[in-house]
Amino acid sequence: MRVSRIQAERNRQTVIDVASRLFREHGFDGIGLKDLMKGAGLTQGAFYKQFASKEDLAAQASRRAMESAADRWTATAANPGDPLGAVIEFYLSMGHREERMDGCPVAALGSDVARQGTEVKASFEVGIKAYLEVLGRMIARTENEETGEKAMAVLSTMVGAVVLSRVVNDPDLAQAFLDAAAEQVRDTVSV
Amino acid sequence: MRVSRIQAERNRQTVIDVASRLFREHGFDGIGLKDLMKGAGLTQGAFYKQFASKEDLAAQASRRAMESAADRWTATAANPGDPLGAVIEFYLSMGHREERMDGCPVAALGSDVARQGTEVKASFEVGIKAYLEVLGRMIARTENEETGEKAMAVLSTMVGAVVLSRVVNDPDLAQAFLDAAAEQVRDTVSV
DNA sequence: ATTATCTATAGATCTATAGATAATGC
DNA sequence: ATTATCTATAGATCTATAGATAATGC
Repeated sequence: MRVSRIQAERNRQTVIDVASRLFREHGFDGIGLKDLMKGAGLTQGAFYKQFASKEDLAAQASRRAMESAADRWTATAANPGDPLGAVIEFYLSMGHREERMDGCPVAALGSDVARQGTEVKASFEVGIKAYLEVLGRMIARTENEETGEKAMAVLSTMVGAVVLSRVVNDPDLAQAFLDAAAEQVRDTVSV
Repeated sequence: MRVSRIQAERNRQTVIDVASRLFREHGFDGIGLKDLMKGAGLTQGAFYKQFASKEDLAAQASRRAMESAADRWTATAANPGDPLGAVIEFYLSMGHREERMDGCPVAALGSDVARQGTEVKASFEVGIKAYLEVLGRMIARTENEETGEKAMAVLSTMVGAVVLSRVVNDPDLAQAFLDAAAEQVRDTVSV
């Protein structure tokens, strides 16, 4: 039953990857250790050799989720022609609205994170700062003053629009939130 | 043990009121029927004579929460001198960041609502439209074109800023999100 | 007679731990 | 000998239901 250290570490990474997706899909309270471990092909009993508690996994999965999301922002913003347009296209889209599991962790878990402990929040904080840097670089090209503030306003608009688009049933209203946010973001960055 | 119909209806309303606050504080999955009923001075056994299921209560509590939040927006926007300033002052404040239980249900539960059923979403949808009407009236005074889109962008910015302010540990960063959003909202409404 | 609420409980699930097992690593 | 994972289980909690109780409403 025992596996090699290398395999054990691989397993641990798989659990974190799986949790980073399943927490986004079901919320921190919406999925149990049994199903999280099952998603990694293991049983519940193996959990506590690798993590101190569910909260510990939540913090690590949050860090992993935000890293991968920030990487996606960086890669998308590397679009030579229109970095902002590329970010807007994937973030403020109906596709993103419908893909909670692989989408932005802030939009998928923001309200839940507010109720979590310091570790989980710290994981998100790091990722949010990475988002802000990507946005800051795009804004700095057009203007230099108040870049940080504009980046924060833009991020607020984008996160809020995706959350609102997911809260309402009406797909047209959801699309309207995303479109209105895109317009606002473009205005803010270009002015 | 039995109470009058009038008292039973009062009890039912109390349960909905209590749930509208406790769900905001702990999330839909973060509090059980026992504690919800206890908050209304009743025991768990009385629950199913008044509600079909926990989900049913979630939908009714969501409706109640959004009604009371929309009423607060309307009352605040009745400020004769500076309606927008008054709304910004209470919504984009550190006080609001710290009072999840009595604050905006969208900021407190937005990510959770995305995982709930149609009924809960419908409750939120009604309230969100009420928010948009209040914002629309304030925007319409200064400009007439694209009022609906601007209202949606403004609401996205405000919701996103409060969510982000709660996600991060650093109070200064939280404050910066709120301030940046306030600036952006003022710009959008006045331009 | 009806019924709102109570106590009690069923059956499922949750986090966390204990001890067995079997393969690794020395 | 150590240990990663397994099965099994403790103890708590969850939603929902059943039956008892006592007050209402006819």
